[in-house]
Amino acid sequence: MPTTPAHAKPRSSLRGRPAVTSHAEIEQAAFRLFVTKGFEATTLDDIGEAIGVGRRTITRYYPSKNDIPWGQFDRTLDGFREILRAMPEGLPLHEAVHRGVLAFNDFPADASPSHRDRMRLILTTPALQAHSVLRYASWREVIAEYVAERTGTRPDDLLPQTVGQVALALALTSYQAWLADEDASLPHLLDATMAHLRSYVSA
Amino acid sequence: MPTTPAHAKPRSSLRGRPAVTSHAEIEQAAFRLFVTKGFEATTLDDIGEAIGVGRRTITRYYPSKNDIPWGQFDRTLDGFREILRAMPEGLPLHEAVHRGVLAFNDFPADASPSHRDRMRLILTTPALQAHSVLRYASWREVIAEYVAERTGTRPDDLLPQTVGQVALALALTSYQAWLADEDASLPHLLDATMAHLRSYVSA
DNA sequence: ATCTTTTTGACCCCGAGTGTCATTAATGTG
DNA sequence: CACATTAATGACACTCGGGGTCAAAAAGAT
Repeated sequence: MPTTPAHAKPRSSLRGRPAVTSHAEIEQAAFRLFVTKGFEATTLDDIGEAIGVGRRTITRYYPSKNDIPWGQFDRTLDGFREILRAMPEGLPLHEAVHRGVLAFNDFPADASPSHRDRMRLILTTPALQAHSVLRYASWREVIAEYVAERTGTRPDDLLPQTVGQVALALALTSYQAWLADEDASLPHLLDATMAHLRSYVSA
Repeated sequence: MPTTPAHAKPRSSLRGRPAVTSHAEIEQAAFRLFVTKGFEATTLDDIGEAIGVGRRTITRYYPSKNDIPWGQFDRTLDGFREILRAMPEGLPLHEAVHRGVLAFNDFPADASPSHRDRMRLILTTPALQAHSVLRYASWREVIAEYVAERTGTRPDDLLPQTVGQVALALALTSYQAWLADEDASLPHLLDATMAHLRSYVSA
């Protein structure tokens, strides 16, 4: 998985003034400040000062302060789509989606802000909790499209939308528990919430 | 259900300068502007001007512009709690929760911004979609507490949290479909999403 | 050396949110 | 009635995020 964020255009030519910073540099400097000073207390000027760049430059790299912690998320959605497409046809739908979610959340352990730290920041900061809904929407859409394809419906029909929303619900619950328990395993928690759901609706 | 928002303190005495406006007046004036000019394009000054009041007064009545469309939502949570508490013990858990959600969403048809208009604004405006997660959290907590009580667990255990998240997922899916289809019935859609979920996980 | 391309930084303005404080408008008391 | 008390408002100032504009900077291309 490339570390280059989606915003980075392939740079049509090598002409022109070279970029003095990068998405990665901003993200890492920002992240350090977020965890030490707190997200709200960190201003864009702080981040700019930390890497010797103006505030206006930061806002050109990221559409908003809220988008910085998510980093290269958009990129990973293409991977998610492929994961789902590669699922065996014979698998029951809920099993396929569940395995897809598991695979999607199998992150490399060497990420620069660790996956856990990033998710902790996102899931415990109110402003980021709120903003993330907009990110989740495209994640849900990937699932809805897959379900629609497998069931011969349209992505905005009731079943695909329901499955997308529910899958997100389970993932969020699992992440929450994962952050609360220092030595919990995310895959295990994803299995557990799914198991709870199944027993819940069929009790 | 009283129309007085949660912010309104009972006014300890009748002394002092009388309030020149009210939460209700602000909400209705704001709502009219939101639907005509759009949420983003409506400034707090616009709202203040519409009811002859300063911008600072608006921000004292509502903690943020995003909170205005929700109106008296917090109040209704107490009602939700009672609805759930009144459910027959014998009912299967998922049935009890489902009926609770149905009852909670049985709104009087004469509300001032109609329930549908309010939900359309909230669910189609990105800033409000994002902000609303924070409201949903307390709604989910009501469900989690009920589930915890019935299953002898704690509200932050995995099952109650899962049920809370999933119930919200179903409700949001239903609302989305309700807004998309002019003559759809919300209760019917809530039933339908629940049915889809059941067949999905047990297929 | 000059032209072209691209990024940066320096301004600009706007709107939300928040703190402070004098002013206003009511009630209660002598 | 005059005066103290209480509570809400309005005016002002400030910070921060977001975004538009444009000249300057720094590279490659000719």
